[in-house]
Amino acid sequence: MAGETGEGTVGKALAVLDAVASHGRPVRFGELLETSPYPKATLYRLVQVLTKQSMLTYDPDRQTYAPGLRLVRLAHAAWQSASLAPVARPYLEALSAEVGETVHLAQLDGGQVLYVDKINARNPLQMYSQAGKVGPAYCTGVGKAMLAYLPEAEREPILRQQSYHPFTAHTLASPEELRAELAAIAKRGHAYDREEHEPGIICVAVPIVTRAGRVLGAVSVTSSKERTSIEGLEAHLPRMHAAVASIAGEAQDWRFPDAAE
Amino acid sequence: MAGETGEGTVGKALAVLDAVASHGRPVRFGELLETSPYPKATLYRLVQVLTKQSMLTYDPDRQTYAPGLRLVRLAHAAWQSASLAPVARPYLEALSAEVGETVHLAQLDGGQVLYVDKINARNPLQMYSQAGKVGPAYCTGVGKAMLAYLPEAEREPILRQQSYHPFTAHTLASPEELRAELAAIAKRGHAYDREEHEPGIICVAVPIVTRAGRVLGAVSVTSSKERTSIEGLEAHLPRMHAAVASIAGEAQDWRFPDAAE
DNA sequence: AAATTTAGTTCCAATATGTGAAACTTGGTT
DNA sequence: AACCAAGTTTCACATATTGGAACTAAATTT
Repeated sequence: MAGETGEGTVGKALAVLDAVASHGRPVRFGELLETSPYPKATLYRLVQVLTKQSMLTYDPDRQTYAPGLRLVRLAHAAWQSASLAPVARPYLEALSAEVGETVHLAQLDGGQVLYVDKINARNPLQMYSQAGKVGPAYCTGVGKAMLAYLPEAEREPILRQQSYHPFTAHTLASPEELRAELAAIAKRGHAYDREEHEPGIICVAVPIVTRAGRVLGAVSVTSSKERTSIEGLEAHLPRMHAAVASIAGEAQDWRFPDAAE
Repeated sequence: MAGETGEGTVGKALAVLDAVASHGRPVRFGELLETSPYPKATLYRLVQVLTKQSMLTYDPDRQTYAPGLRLVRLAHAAWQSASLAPVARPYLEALSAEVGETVHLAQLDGGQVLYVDKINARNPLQMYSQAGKVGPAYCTGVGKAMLAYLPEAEREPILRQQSYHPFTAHTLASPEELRAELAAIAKRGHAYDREEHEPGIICVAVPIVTRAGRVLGAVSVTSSKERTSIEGLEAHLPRMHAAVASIAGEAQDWRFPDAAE
């Protein structure tokens, strides 16, 4: 009694959904049970409900569960009305066409970078990012660009929750290093990714900030060491700033949900 | 007792989520309330919970709710593991490059067509479809292609639940007309859309069917009346059949969740 | 082929959770 | 200052959710 109430049935159901999604492949009931804090019968019913709601699909042959197509439908709506993507698309397409490189649009979501759109270069490179995918904030161009412009009260908790996993030899390894870098970015107006997340992949990123100073997201132009250099990418900065200004301007009207948290 | 139990709390919460999503723009609490079958207090709490779970985001200035970014994250997982898209991508990209037109990949979801992927033609037309978007089954090429190959027991209920809204002068207007058309499609092996959904937009579609005869989805090549004709699109059929065969073959291994229902 | 283990499903009493009419609070209007 | 509408909280009541344990089906061993 002393304790808090739980997270409610809905919370539990969503936690299960996350668990299924996080496996990234069809999972068996037993596998879920191992990780789950809920007893067998409870988990079982939650999975049943989600399946009946087609938030999960069940493969009777393999006896496995996977995220359901209803999510794809819902996400389309989310993407349309909660992400910058629909507003930003035309500007990003123009940008990508002009500079001939891959362009990313990202937003912060729970301390991580969520890629909400991606326009491929004419001849695309193989890389990690994909629309809908999440990535680390501390070692990507878009992530650092957003963090640099966040008010301290929001930034600090995020800095602390980063993993600082050293993906490459160039990855920043601590909050201290990152803080220094962010200060430089804030002064400069743009962030670099010098192979900090993926070997060979470099980018320049600028944040999307409203007139009132709120960070909505970030845009990056990404390429490879082979194809160009940081200096080469810097040449695109004027175009990027123009695109970002247009996006911020338009988003201002459409108005924008608080990043909540 | 005779009656069923309700749909459970989770079901209600998801219904609310759908309601928000279906508006396609940020909505106020009051707007939701008008459509909602639930009393004010109940709806209020459901919305609260969903917001706390970041399935919805709340804009305190405007006092509006919109689908949250958590959905985008979840949907990515769904798209990856429950849709044909990841398997089909390379084949569809090749197909689109070869024929120089826009290619769609769709699956059936609750009697509707769900577009799970789209590869744009070299010079993209603007039109009414995008990954995650749903469309009617009775008047799209992909929809009819899938329906034609569905076992009767699954097909009939779907035929009955279609709206038969006459989008254009060419739209089929009744289950009877549609049944006749489906029979022709099944004989022929492919479906047409002769401006049945959008004026000026035409396509040819073929279903993706496993060796065991299960319908997994459909692929279409879409263009406009201006640019080509149905006859022009038919020239692409051999390539489409090849692509579809490859996709079905690969999906067979990856194994595939039952379309559920 | 029978016995044993493991994985998945159902039951049911106890109770935590969710319900909704009505009262209240807030902010904007006449 | 009084009013109105939109949003929020309360509280007695109902019900959906819980989870231990019993059950069944399928895979594995003897």
